[in-house]
Amino acid sequence: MGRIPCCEKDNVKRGQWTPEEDNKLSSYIARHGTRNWRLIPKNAGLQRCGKSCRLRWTNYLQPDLKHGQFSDTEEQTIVKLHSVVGNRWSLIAAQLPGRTDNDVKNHWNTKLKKKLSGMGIDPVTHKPFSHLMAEIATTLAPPQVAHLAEAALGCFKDEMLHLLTKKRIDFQLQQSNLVAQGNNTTVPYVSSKQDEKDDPVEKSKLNLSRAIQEPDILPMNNLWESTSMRTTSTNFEGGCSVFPASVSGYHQYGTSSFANEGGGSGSRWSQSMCTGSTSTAGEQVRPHEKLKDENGEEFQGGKEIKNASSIFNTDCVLWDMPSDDLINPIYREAFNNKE
DNA sequence: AATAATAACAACCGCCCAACC
DNA sequence: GGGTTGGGCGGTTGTTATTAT
Repeated sequence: MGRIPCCEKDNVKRGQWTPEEDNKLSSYIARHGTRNWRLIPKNAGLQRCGKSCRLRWTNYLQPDLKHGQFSDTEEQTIVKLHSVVGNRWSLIAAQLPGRTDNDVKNHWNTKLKKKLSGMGIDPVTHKPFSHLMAEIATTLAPPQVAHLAEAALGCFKDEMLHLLTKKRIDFQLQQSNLVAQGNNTTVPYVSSKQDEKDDPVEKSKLNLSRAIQEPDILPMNNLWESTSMRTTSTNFEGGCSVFPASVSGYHQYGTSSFANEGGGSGSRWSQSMCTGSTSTAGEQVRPHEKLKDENGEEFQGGKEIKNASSIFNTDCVLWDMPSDDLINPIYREAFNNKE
């Protein structure tokens, strides 16, 4: 037996709210407060589900809500906090006065995620793609790297394809030089078949396998420049969509390949983000993991934290650290050169 | 000018959990 | 202790506006 539905679905209006409905709800709440959402629509004369009324109130009608564009500061805050707490939108929204979790979530999904992808930064781990690739490559034997390259293509092939095809001529030059020098230590994923070499996907596989072995040849030194170029390409337009919903979820952090195991080659910023600056030495906190409060009590999700600022105000917490020490140069440059 | 594609925003859905009985 | 309920949460879908072709 499932639970009783919160309202009669048949007698309930759905879809966009009209100004008249907004008025009814606002004036009722102004007089009676928000004690019982199940009764509110009935008493306010609305043919709406109580839950729908609550959402409308909390996301739109509530006084002191900010509507409209997010400022640069707000965007940076979201990015910073997301790298620490993951998709806990209510937690992030609690640090942005006037913004709701829905606002933050929508802004992340529609703009920020793409912005980071365009900068060559994985929006899930907040690490540059090249670092991810390098880390992956260092933990695996060459045959596994080849398989992983193929798997990785399924996740962000559009991004990589574009990065790599831009460098294809360089790859080919390098490759021919290597061959000329008799260097045969690279390229585990090489197809000898001509028709495969002509296939764009096969090309990208080949290039990716090379990039993994030589991450420096990826154009990461001038990310924003390359991003600016890519924003006009059709490949990039679909950039974010290459992350399926299952990948953008927290569980992706749990895969050893994408987790930051000990810092490695990441920047200071990305290290502090990915390891969680609330952690003690040798201890890492990933966004999806349970956090601890000042008393060492574990919590998970926003519900347990009525005042989310407690997380961000503790001693060595990211939130109180000088931003210059934290901001990844890539982010800083990007935000300073807004489109 | 018409149509398609994309972005941005609003709303809904289902799950979860604490509070209550 | 177990069942029910209200409310919060994140994910997803639907709608509208804007831009590109």
